[in-house]
Amino acid sequence: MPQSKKSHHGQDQRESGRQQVFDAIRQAGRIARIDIARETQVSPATVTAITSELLSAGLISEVAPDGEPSPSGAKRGRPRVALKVRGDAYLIAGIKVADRQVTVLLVDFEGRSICDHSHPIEPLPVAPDAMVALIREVLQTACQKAGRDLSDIAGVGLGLAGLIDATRNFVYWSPNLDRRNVELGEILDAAMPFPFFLDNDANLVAKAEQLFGDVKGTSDFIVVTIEQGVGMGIVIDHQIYRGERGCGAEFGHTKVQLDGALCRCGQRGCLEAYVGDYALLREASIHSPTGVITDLPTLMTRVKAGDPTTKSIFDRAGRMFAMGLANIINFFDPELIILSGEQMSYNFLYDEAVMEKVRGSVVQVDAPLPEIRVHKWGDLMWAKGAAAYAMEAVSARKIRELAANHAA
Amino acid sequence: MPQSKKSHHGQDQRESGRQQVFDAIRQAGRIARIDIARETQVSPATVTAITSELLSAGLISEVAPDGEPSPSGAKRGRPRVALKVRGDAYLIAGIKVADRQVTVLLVDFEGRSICDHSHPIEPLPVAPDAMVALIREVLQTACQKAGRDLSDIAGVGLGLAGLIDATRNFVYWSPNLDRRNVELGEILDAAMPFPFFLDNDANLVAKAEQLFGDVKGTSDFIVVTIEQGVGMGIVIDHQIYRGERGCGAEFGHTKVQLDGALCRCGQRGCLEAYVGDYALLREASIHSPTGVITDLPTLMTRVKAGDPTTKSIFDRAGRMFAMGLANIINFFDPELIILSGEQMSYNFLYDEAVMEKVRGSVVQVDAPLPEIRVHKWGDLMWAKGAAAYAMEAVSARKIRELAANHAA
DNA sequence: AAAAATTATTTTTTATGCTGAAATAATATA
DNA sequence: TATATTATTTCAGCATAAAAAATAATTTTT
Repeated sequence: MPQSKKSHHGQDQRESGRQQVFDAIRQAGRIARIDIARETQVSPATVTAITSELLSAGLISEVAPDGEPSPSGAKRGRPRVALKVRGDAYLIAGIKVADRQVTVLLVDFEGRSICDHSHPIEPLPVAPDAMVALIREVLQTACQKAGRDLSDIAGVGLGLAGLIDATRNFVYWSPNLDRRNVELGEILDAAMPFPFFLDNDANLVAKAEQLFGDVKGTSDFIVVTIEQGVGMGIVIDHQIYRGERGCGAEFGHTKVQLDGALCRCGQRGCLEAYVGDYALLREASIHSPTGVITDLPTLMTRVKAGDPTTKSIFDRAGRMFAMGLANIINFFDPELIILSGEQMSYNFLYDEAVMEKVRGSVVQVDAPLPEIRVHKWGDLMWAKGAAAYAMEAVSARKIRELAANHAA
Repeated sequence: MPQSKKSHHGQDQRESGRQQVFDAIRQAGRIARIDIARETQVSPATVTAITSELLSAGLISEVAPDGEPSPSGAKRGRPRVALKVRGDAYLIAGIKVADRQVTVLLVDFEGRSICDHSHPIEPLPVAPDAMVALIREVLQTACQKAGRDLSDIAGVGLGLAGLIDATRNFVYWSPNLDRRNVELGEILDAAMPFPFFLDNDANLVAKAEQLFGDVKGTSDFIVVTIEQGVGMGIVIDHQIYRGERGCGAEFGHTKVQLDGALCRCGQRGCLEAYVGDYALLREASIHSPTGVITDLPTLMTRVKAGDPTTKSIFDRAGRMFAMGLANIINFFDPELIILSGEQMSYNFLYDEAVMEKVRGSVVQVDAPLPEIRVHKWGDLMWAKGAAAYAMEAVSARKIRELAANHAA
């Protein structure tokens, strides 16, 4: 059928080559031309041509040869000269808006952190204008800290909880906004002189893993985020899969029980309604002699003290979570699943009992199960993911511009 | 990152152009060069070049101009001459191995049915050799019917229930084979002088929809098959998504109930264990005063007669199915879901009550829900899907050969 | 009926990008 | 110092695609 594939003609073709080479360089950190050629299947001659363009555009730089032996094991011959992304080419920001704080991270074009900053907020929805003001403020503060100016920023990635259509920078709904269906991207773009790139926060964790994590090169993997709610990022063929309306991957609201527990989304039987913080607290409170419990650590203490009722709450959450994970595998059969949560306290979601349950709920074939890795990191990683997303978007833009200038 | 994308050099680029043009022709049925150019974004000059290659290779043919007015509304000017796939270029077979019969369909290269043939079998697993013999036999018979010779066949698509790795033509498990992990593709290729292309049968229904259905052009959709079991085919960006080991999309074995009903796969809580034929009969039999019930029509009769217990069985199945569908939407957010079942008797899986339940279980955004269509067709459609798969594979092969010859 | 207008297709020309081969550069080793 | 080795660059040639021009096949107008 009529593929969406672009014509390979002229600029397009070269543009894709440039992208490919640039990605290979960013991916590798530092890499010699000859290795780029090997990895990308582009001839050395073309790599020379493209890299010299990228060099003169200031996007990459050569790296002074260190004394290290050539990675190819060669002992003599002309030494390879490594290339790397030019860190000071552009200043990029990533922002994660969480429940109680906004975290901003400034990175250079290599992805190295320059400075970060957190700003506490009330966990209340605000008007879009207030959100924009807030974002401007945290960016301003971060820039100040770093001794840079707001206008130095080349692009900002913004991660929000909720339902986001990343292709349109559109917010269907977010717990942080007081209304639905906000053209937040447009408002932000109008308010500040650099482009914003919005996405669901779980997708951004996937981006962070892809650009900075140890999954490099992996073409298909799935990230499950465990925070207040449960989110998901799907990477298929190196790309984030978002669905038609941009609101797929709603793992937290897949149903694990017919007419089950009430979820904060108003529906019943959502996974979140069994494993989210509030779900655990809700159950525990009913059983508590001392009244309502509002924090998870108290609960954890009880479990460690051997309280069987509290333990049963966590056990059920674990079993439900296992069911959800198994469904991911049954649907997607990915290479790798990364569980990304902030706190150790979530151990109960990936202990051996849960994994055993997963193994027993997955379609059985004589091929190894997808690997399941656990990464524990906090808001800063989310902000880093947002920055990664912006880095990618900005470099794509710059390279496209390069092609356009070249044509002119 | 290092994309898997091939170098654009020489043959590769042209090959992709050829594929694109050929696909556009097959897709459209009959289409003029100028329209191919428009649809594929390839210049008219290139379309002329490519089509003349395809013409001289015998893959397509010009179609005598009918008196119809030009579809562009043009009343004068040189009339466009339509191109179409040359039906008699190759003979293709599609085979569906079902529980109680094997269905084979011969089609020409345009996808037009030449003849079909069904062969009853015992619903018992057989040895791979016996399966190969059976397949040879049905192909032979079909060819005889059509007045063709076995050796005329250019490729065979084969759809099996079970866990198939289509990329390797490998069968992890199938209810029709008496052992696991069979290199069935290799055995078949060795036994007959044309290539076989194996796939899970639900994927083939997706293929059939893609090539022959009214979803043409749709880039992302999902097919749910309701037969003995419940299957699924996922189309993402025009391609069937299969997962890492080739055994994703196991919708029937996603879990809808923690430690729920026992499934024939040995696990508990699978969707199939609530909506499959055997699941319904199992429940009904317990309640039946007249002993074990073995057929669905009996059950349907009871419902129509107003038996509340039997009705409750169907109702629960419907609710469970709705939950499963909602999960598909929550995970994938597709453009379109096609429910493909053989019998009217399955109405209870897509009546208004079920759809209402789906709507209430899907993450709520102010954008229209994916369309859900119901297609009722039987084994012949499955065989047609198998044939479609083979057609695609064979034409890809022939076009690749064309490129190779051209180079020489 | 001839000329003009219109549309589709083909041919010709032009430009681009990629690669292989050759040349050059930069090092280690003999 | 010469030689071997490896990396990178230069260069010539080729393939492809698109733009422009030419041609073909019609209908409409004169």
